[in-house]
Amino acid sequence: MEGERFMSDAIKSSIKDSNLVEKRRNQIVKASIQLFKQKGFTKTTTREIAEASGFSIGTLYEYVRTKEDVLLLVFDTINRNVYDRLEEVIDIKNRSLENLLKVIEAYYRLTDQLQEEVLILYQELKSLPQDQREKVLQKEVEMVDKVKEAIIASAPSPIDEKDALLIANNIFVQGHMWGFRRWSLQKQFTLEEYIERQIDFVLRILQVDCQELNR
Amino acid sequence: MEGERFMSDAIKSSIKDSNLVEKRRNQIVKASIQLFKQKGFTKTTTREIAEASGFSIGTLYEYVRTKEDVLLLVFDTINRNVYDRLEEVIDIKNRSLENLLKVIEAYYRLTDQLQEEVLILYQELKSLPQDQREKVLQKEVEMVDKVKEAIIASAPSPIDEKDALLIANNIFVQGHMWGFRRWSLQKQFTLEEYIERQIDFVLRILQVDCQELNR
Amino acid sequence: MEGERFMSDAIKSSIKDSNLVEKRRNQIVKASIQLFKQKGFTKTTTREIAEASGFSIGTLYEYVRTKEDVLLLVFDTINRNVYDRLEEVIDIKNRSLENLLKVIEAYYRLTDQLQEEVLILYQELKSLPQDQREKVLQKEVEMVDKVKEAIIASAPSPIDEKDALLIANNIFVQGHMWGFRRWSLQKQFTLEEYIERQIDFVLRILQVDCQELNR
Amino acid sequence: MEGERFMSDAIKSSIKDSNLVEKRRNQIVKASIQLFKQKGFTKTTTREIAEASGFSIGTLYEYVRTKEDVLLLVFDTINRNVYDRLEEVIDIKNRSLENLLKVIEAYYRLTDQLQEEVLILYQELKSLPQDQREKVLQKEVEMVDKVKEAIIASAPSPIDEKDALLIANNIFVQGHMWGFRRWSLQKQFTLEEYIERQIDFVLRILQVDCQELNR
DNA sequence: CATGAATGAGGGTTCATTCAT
DNA sequence: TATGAATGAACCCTCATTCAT
Repeated sequence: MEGERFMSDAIKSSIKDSNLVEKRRNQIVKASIQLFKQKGFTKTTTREIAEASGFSIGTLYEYVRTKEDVLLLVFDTINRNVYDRLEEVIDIKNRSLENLLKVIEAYYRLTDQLQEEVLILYQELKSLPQDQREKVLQKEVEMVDKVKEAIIASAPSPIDEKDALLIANNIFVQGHMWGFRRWSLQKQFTLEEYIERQIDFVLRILQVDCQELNR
Repeated sequence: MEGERFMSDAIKSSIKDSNLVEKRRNQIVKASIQLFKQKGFTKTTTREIAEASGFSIGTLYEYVRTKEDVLLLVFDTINRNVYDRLEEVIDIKNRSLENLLKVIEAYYRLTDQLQEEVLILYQELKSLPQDQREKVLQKEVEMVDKVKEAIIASAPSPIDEKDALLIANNIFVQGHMWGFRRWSLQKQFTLEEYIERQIDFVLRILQVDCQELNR
Repeated sequence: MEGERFMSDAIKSSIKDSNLVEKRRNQIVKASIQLFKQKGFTKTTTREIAEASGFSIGTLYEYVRTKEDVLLLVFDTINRNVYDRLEEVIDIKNRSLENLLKVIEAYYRLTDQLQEEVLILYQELKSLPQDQREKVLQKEVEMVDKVKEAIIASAPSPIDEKDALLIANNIFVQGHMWGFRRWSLQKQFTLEEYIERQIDFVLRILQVDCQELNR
Repeated sequence: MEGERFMSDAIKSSIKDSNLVEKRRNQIVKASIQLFKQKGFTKTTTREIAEASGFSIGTLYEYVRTKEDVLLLVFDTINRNVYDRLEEVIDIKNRSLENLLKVIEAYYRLTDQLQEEVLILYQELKSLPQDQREKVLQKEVEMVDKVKEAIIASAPSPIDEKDALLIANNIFVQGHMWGFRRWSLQKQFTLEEYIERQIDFVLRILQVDCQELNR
């Protein structure tokens, strides 16, 4: 009754075979992400979702109670992809500077892979009901906070906490930016370049380069 | 038929009196921005727009042909507010470092004032038809480019062009971030603080602070 | 905000001209009663209602918010027809036996005119939301009670109150019966006959005929 | 193909074992009556029927071809309960007045037991196809007719045939009334009282009490 | 110019029924 | 025999748009 791990655990299905539920819901999410990318949530039809998922409208509603459930499912998946995978990467004990850089790099690579998902996150978040929206945002805050801590822990010289927080925030939106400004950025930078330069900026802010530029 | 200065010039109205057209369209835009902020473009009805504008649905359609026209009108206004005002601020001949910092500061203050508009820009851009969308994006690219040039021109030590471009981009999205992460950032930073720290980071990236911290 | 006289006063319409609202709602009610008679509320389509009312589905929903509102409108009309007209007939000061008989006769004539409406009342009452249902039933109870009082007041010899109540109830359902058993009763009785015999039974129950059969 | 004794004999099942068919259909009817009482036929789904019957939707359709078949099955059962049991009680040779009263009493007790079923009969009859509906109604007419004959046969003084017919009809609907006006009547009368008074009325109509009140 | 009643295509959702296992 | 996933016609309702006044 309480403590569901995922948003989607709260979405009831009339189908009993839970493997099938998972399989079909994966189809739904995959199809929906494609469609939401193109037209956004509101302009996408449930019929389109069903068709793109490979089954009929009736079947869609066996796995989902409302159209909003589909959005929830999508957000749940994105959350797991973005944040859970991010967690894997961030949640480390090794608090050396090198490790911090690795985390940042891993994060940028992740956002590169999940560009579409991040876009949807930005554009459809307001279509979620208030409480679900807050859950998603809360996750973000937690992640940012972890990066902030990592920055503090691994900064070569003592760093102001607020500065660390701001750097963490900057890193996050710069990751997102790679995705939703791709039409401009990705014409001018390769991912490698982008990562390298952004990391370099972080190092300069942390004033690492003044002391040891031999990186 | 071509060469209009503004998107809205292409929107036909059946009313002859062009002063009235402008007046009414201002009402429409003002009302729409309020509504779009709350519920987004798709979930806002034309009836709501008409009512919030202070006239009937019939009258609305005297000044606009379709609902999409309203969005165009809104984007046009936002564009003028954001980019044209930005242009005023950026478009300067004085290419000293100090002036660059003033530009950045002015930009952050501007995005603070226009938070809602920026949000709409992010969230409803995909509701625009392809060609209109590109016009908006093109404007952005131009602005970023100007900032890039300013950075190059005023950097104390020679700077790589791509680095400058990236810094410019970072500044832009960090401005946006102040708006759409306000629920988190504005709890922890005042606008003054935010600006000061972000500018400080830019300085560090430009390696100004290593030499002269007496700012 | 409180104290509406009729159920329908609580049904909101988006049309401003209240004369038009009344006119259109009359069309809706008239059409709906025809349809509900044939197929019942649940099997009648809103499109059918609109069409039978003489306008489009969109127009229907300008005068009504939900399908259930249509049912409410119908019940409201039936209530006014059955109970309010009944009230006119019953609510009298003259408490002679002759007057009682007139009331009964008037009631039977009324149910004859409103056969279809009474049928709908019986068959669709359970489609109403609980609270509305109770309002309708309450009206009935009041009416029955008035007839009971009239019986007590005009009975030639003292009559047990419960007997009076039961007689009143019997009269009511016998009125209804004339409508929903018409396929059988109306083949074998004219309305005049039916009324005369039923009244005669009442007289016998009141034991009037033992004393003076010269009616 | 013709001459079935019961409506349900015309309902085909794909199951061969006729004992099983009967058992399952009993489950279906029992479950359906409960559901129809609460929500009526149209608002009850086949899934609900299957579940309440204790098996799957697939199984339901092994014993029934359509949802309407379920209604037929229910009516068939109600018919057997109401009319067949009524027949037992009515179909007697002893044509004394006392026996008539016993019949009436037995009938009222029966309708008390079968309140819900009678309600369904009233409310869902129009959901039946025309021909089936007539069968049910025909049964009623027969029953009423039998009571009419009994009245004629046992009336102490000669009675007009139409009067007898009307009395019979009155008795029938007063039985039904006990069920569908229970929210009002059963608050004010016990079943015993109700029966006693109604029978007393019949006696008065038959003018028995004028001569011999020593009942 | 302004109004607002009328329109109907199209969206979300339900549910009786089928059929492969 | 029993199951339950799949189907899609059909339902209720919304809302952008038109046009007579």
